[in-house]
Amino acid sequence: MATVDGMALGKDYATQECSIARALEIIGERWTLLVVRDALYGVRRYNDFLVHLGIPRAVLAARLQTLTGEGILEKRRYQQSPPRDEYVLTERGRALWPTLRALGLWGREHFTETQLRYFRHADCGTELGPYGECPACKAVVPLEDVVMEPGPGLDRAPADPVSRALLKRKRLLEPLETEPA
Amino acid sequence: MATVDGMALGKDYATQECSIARALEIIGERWTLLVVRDALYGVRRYNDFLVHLGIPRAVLAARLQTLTGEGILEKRRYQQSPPRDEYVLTERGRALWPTLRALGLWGREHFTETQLRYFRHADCGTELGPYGECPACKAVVPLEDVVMEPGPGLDRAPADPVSRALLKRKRLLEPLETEPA
DNA sequence: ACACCTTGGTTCAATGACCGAACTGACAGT
DNA sequence: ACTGTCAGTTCGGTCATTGAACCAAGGTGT
Repeated sequence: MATVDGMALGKDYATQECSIARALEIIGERWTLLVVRDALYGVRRYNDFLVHLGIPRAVLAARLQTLTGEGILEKRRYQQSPPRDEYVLTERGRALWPTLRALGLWGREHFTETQLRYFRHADCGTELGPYGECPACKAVVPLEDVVMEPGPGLDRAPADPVSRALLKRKRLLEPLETEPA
Repeated sequence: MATVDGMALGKDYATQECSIARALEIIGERWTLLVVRDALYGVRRYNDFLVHLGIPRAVLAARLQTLTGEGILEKRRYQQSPPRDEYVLTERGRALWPTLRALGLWGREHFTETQLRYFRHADCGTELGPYGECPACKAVVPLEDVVMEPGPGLDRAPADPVSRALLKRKRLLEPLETEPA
């Protein structure tokens, strides 16, 4: 049983001939989709992912490398003087938004009592439908035109600064501004 | 065996206040979404999941138990004489179809060369859109009205009988008929 | 009655993934 | 020179997954 594939990333589903299985080989590992979610919410820096997710450092480093290698995130330098990099979503990464939207809606309807966040079409204020479309405009809303705002179920005074920054009404992908320590 | 503790299934994301994280605690473990996918395709029996997925027996048993416990699958007796049970999707489980559709489409567009399966609206033959809706009828198609059929990329002579049975054009959820050995 | 098959599991040792804490290294500010 | 921040790497322990073997209940064939 040779793995046809040369590089053998983590956990594969070798016997499966299925695009769902292929997708899960890439983004099905623990923490991975939460990293992508945070990136959609505007998180870009290693340390912000770290404190917001509560993920072990080694695992975060591994996930960022895999996601970068698969073309879902892109690592780029945003300042020179102390050299600092940030991780931003590529087109391929942004294309995961409908999946995450559907998954979040499923989670909310079946396992959450209160609404945690609202996602609305910036142009008209309508809450998004199950795959990220605007029911009023009847069109898929580009990520930049989606505003996220906290719902009643969300803790108003979270411990970590990233969660606090995410309480502010903002657009998807808009870089997160954390409080200066 | 397992989780004596009230709930606390395996891997949680304790710090996350997010319906995506809640969802991933339930269906984010390895193999779980593939079990749900197979169930949507009409697989119902332990042995069919086993040979189709190539999953270790212990893991399959654990996943079926978790999914049953979370109300995603329901275990029910379908014959008495040799007592046999089957696992069928509940409403909560069927509600995962849009998520899996979105995920599969993402996988196909970014990591697959050829089309493996088509999913069409039975009434009009139109291929489904990215969240399981019919672009022609402009409505979400109920699962029973979705026909799946093999695409050009799918192996025509797979080794296991479940994959062979899945080559037949059939509707979602329609129970799979494997060849008698 | 006896052997043997199918279905649906459970048990076990070995491997691999994940965990938290400590350590490293590059740079900046004082 | 010392302190602090950021972005990792290293390390020992723990937990999940794996494949193979074992088990049990209920047929079927002779």
